[in-house]
Amino acid sequence: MDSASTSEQQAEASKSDAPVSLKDETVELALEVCLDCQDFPKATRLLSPKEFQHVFANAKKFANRHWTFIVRANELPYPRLGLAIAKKQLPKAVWRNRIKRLARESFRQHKQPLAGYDIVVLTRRGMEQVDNQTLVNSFRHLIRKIERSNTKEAK
RNA sequence: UAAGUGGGUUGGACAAUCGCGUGGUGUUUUUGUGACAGCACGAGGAAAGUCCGGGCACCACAGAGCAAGAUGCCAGCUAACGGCUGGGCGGCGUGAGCCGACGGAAAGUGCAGCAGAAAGUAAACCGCCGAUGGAUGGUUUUGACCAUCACAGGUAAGGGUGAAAUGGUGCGGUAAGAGCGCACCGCGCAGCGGGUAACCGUCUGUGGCAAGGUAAACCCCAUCUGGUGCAAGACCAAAUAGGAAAACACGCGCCUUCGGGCGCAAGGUGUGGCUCGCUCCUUGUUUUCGGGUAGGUUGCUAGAGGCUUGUAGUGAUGCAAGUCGUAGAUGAAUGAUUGUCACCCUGAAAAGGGACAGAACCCGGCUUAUAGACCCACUUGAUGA
RNA sequence: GCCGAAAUAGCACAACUGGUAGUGCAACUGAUUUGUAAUCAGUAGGUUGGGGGUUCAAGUCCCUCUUUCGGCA
Repeated sequence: MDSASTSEQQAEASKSDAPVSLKDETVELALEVCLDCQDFPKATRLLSPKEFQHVFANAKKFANRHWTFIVRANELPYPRLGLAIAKKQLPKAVWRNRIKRLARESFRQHKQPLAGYDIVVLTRRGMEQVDNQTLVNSFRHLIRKIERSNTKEAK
């Protein structure tokens, strides 16, 4: 119950902040994104090519043995996820679906540390041979990396 | 019981927590493509490859000709098919069964390396022969006979090479030979019988036997195919550029009741091979305000649907009745974690592992991938009664 | 999703109308040189992407699978 109330407070706070900080006219979506509630609404996704290009234009790269993240601060109180999974690297549709679902699941469970960032997830060749648990662990590892860099950027 | 053949079914179940998409319900909100609550539903037998066939949409409700392509024993099924079912023929297998682009070479053109005498219409060459004719010699009863030559000729048996060489075997026959004659086998044609037909025959007659291969070479014959594809198409509509629609007049000729009508010429547009045909249009004035990119909405899922029973049929399938039944995303949902149970595999145990694979307008097929599990029918062998 | 193109030696490419798979570079051996390069002479290297079919004979014709590349918003 406590967490819910705090989240509401945060949401209200973001509501008040949002119109000032927002410069993109495209982002007029709902701003009551609950960071603690582990849900995954449409507002937290990158949807249009414009948004993707915006991330790619001025981005920081965080790489791992399995994943590659492209990160950019989005001036929003919540994170947004974009998936760029190449057919060249994962030719089978089943493989691509599994990687996408894993990425969404991991993102959904760790939204709070990522708040204020747009993240585009890229893949590596040969990912289909790695099991789910190690992929999730390496995803978390990258999230911690981003958290540390977050403090640096704040300064 | 072992090996096998054909066909079919299935492609783990349940629960908890956290999530996602769509639909409709309620509450909230100025509105909503928002939020919240709870409900329902949410990948496959191949969803795959995109190899065929349709539906649907637009372009003439789809036209003509040429080109191009596809199919190809017969009959049926079907919306249609290159699919399926049944039958015929040929091949493989002891068998259950399996495989087959399986029309035409007597319309024409072309092709066949090397080897071989010769590779296509019938001959030449090497051979064989010396009956008949001829030359020479001998014998002679002066009728002729014998020998030699290989000149005219007669042959196509033999040439062992090739993937392929102009019916096969045997006997007769002959100078040597030859379907030259005969017997059997094979083949063609006609009749008869069976079959809807393809085709078949212990049938009858007839022909001495013609017509080599290749059409997944060109080609001929028969049948079929218009093009583009949901990124089709329809609607709303920021931006940007200036035009768009309607009415009237309008190039040349003819007619005219002076309103107009008909024909001709040139160019463009759409039908994505070409020609024709068809559609809309060409330049000026007036009036009206539309047109359309980004983006969005729609098309978007109930359909040649599944299952059961009955019935017609050998069968594919048809008909009738009953019953079941909401996937519709669009940077793209259908998931993650945990637990219990069941089956199988590895392992002494602990434990570990569980096939191929993900809808994108929708159907019917084909092809390809697939851990296993189960069911039915049949064949062959062994053993026992 | 839809539509198309290609695959030949280590690499880049040929091979006509089915009839012995070649060319250049690279590799190896020898000669030349004190030695190397260059040059000259020679050699080897191919399941023609896999499988099946037609044919006497398939890189070529037909079917199917695999891989790679491209176009359409």
